[in-house]
Order: sequence, then structure tokens, then C-alpha cells
Amino acid sequence: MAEAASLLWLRRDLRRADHPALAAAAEAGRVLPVFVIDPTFFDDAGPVRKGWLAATLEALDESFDGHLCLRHGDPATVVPDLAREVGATQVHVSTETEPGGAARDGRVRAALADHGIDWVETGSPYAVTPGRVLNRTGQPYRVFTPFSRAWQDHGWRAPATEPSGLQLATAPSHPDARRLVEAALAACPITLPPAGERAALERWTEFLDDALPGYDGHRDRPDLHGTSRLSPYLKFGVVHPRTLLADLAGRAGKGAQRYVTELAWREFYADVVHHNPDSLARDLNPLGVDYDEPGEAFDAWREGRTGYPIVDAGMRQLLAIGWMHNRVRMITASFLTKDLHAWWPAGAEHFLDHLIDGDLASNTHGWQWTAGTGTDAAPYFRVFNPITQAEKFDPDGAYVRRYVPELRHLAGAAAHRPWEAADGYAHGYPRRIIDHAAERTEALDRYQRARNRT
DNA sequence: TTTTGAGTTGTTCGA
DNA sequence: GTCGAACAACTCAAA
Repeated sequence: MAEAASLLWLRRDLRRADHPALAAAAEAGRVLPVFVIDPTFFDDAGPVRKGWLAATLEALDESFDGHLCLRHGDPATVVPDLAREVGATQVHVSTETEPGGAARDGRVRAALADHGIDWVETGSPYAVTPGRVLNRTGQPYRVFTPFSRAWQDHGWRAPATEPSGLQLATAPSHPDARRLVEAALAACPITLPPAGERAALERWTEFLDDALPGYDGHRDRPDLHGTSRLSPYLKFGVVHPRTLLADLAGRAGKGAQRYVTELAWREFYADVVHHNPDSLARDLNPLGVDYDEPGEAFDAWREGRTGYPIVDAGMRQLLAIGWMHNRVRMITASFLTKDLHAWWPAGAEHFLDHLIDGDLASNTHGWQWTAGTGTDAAPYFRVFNPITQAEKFDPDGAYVRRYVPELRHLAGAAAHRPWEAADGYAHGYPRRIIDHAAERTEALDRYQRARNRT
């Protein structure tokens, strides 16, 4: 059943609202929305990431009234084949800026050109497409704050209006693709948040009403619901940052400004990766520090049994719900890099495997920030103290008790120091695997030695 | 061109 | 308990 239509190949834009590429495709006539499960990316993904993608795809199919076409295979073959199958002369996409995806798009575009099919890019996953914010000498920014100012000065478009009278085309999904989605849902080891656009916008509305005024003060508190928890939706473009920025524009106050700044971080790291694609695999600013190979301590870190309550709570939260509070990401990352002296990619990979919001650019550069090898001119002496941090940001110990049952008998902040309680280890909580003060000194020594070598 | 000020998220020590 | 200084040195941006 061939019907002339434009293809809308969806990737990191799994939504209907505020979707410039959808609007552009609709202008050309009927639209066939398609998602291609690319083994190159899919096969290596962990069960949590696969599960979240699958749940998001199901919600997307529902929002397209069952018209989402699922295919499986190399997009350079699958997309041209599908275009010819339905007689499409245009393939519409949102620009992919991440290096791996951009390289793939280059191949798909070339394959389409062989068949005389047009490739049309409209919009990107960012308010400002990476590469567009430059300083006055035409160079990219490498420091966040100036970037953030220039990014806000640059500004962004108003949200795209949803095309009226959208005509959807139909093409059968591939049985393999359907099976993979169903299998991914069945194999997902955790309870996922509600997937899809409606759930994302409901969460956003709730956040605006309840938490935005206190966001600036509460965003650092893992024991509170002070953050928007929209990152899993931003990851697949279920909601676009421009939509959020438009909602924030009418709101005064520190909370709104702070949220804009947090969105700027996401855009900054995408921009840094755009200009430095190699920094996904290598240190942006190598320091030449000696690192230890991952061993038993690394396993203890991953499984949340380091004996440091806030670290273990964070690592267990990650495994339990596929998400970790940002403050705790920093604490656990500092622990791995500074207390256990591991090179950051081991930790970054573990995070990406388990986070439902795992974003390559933000994750990689967040880790490099912690390791002191990224964009920030990080003072080498910035080593997080897991106890001080816990007492500051989880003052009542509620976060620790939520994820570490062995410490639930310790009231208040005492949960952060089981070694000081007579019954601290009564319920099997592990002893500390390292001494923080000693490892802090060791980390500082290693950074010092590296500096002396250069 | 040169200079100056700033840089997400910290910790410790000593007064 | 609280507070300010010290912990180095470098890059970047803007005046």
C-alpha cells in the first residue's frame, strides 16, 4: 500500500508539540513518522536504557494514533528503502549534533541522494543549535558563564505551532522492531516513570506550580523533590527545552533564572562536544594524573557498598530508579575519581548504562568536570568530603535512609556516621572500604606529581 | 595590546 | 560554632 508522503525520521525528538521538523514535513503533505532501531546504538545499550526508549516509543505511537512506523536495521539502508516503499521524495529530520549520530546522518543523506530523495533538517534538540554561539572573535566559548550570557543574548525561537489538520500516512512496522520494543519493556529491571509527552508536560506543570519558586534553594537537596526530573524526557526530546524556556520567560524570580541556567549547561556541553568531538573519549584538558585500574573497590562503588552512606545511597538510587540526584552524582563521581583514584570513563560508562536520562555530552563533561580535566579550570584541591556533603545537603539523613535500609535505625544525621553509633553496623551495613582523609591526601599528591612532571 | 577580573557546585585550618 | 584565609596556577573574556 504505497502512499505518497514525507518521511519524518524521529530520533531525539520523540514528541508532537513544538516540533519544527514535523511542521516542515506537514507543509509538504502527508507525514509518515518513523523510528529506526539502529543495532549500532541499541545492541550495546543496557536494559534500563532500552526499556525507557521502548516505553517512550509506545507512548509516541499512541500520540500518533498508532501511525508510528517502527523499523530495524542500518538507517542508511532502512530509511531509503522505506522512503521508496511509500513514494516519499523528502525525509525530514531534526539536526543531530552528537558526533556519532551526525556521522550516521551523513551516510543516510548520501544514500538518499543516490535515489534522488531530499534530506531536510529543521530544528535540533537544543534551544540554540550547537556551534551558533561564538565570542566576538568568532571562537567557541570554553568557560560556562560567558557562554551562558552569550547564549541568552543569542536567544531562541518561539515554540513551533503544531500543524493543523495533520495527515498521517501509514506503513507497516517491522515485526523484528516490534519484538525488540516488547522485549525491552519486558526485560526492564526497574519501574520506569510514566513515559511520553503528556506525562512530561504534566510533570513540568507540577514543577512550575510547586517547586519553581524554591528551585534555587532546593535543587541541591537530594532528600527533597526540589528538581523538575525532566531530564529523562529531555533525553529523547519528548519535551523540547525551547518549550520550557517559553514557559519560564513570563516568570520572574531566582528559581526561573536558575532553571534557565541549568538548561544552559545542557546546551554548553553540547556546544563543547560540537567543537571538540574527541572530548567524548578523551580528556579535554589532560592532566597526566596516575589512575588505578578498576578492581574490587570499583565493584563496591557500583553496587553501593563503599561504607560511605551518601555514596552508597546514590549508587543504589541509580540502580533502583535509573536516576540520581545531581548533587549526589557529583559526590559519587568525586569518590570514584578522587578517593578510589579511578579514571573517569569507567564511572561515566556505568552512569550511562543505568541512567534513563543518560546524555552523552552532559555525562561525559560532568565527569570531566569532577576529574578536573574538562571545561572548568578546576582547582586540583576540590575533593568532595562525602560526610560534609551529606550533612550539608541531606541534613536529616532522609535520603540515605530511603536507599540504604541497613541505616534506617539511625535517626537524623546520625545515618551519615554509622561508625559513631554503637549499633551502627547492627543491620549489616558495610564498613568503609577506604579512609577518606588518607585518600584525599593521596589524590592531592597525585595531582601534584602530575603537575611537577609537566 | 595589555591588563584585569573571574571562574557552578570545596575543604581545612586557625583565629 | 563561625568565619575568613589559604589551598596554585591557568585560561578565558572583556575592558
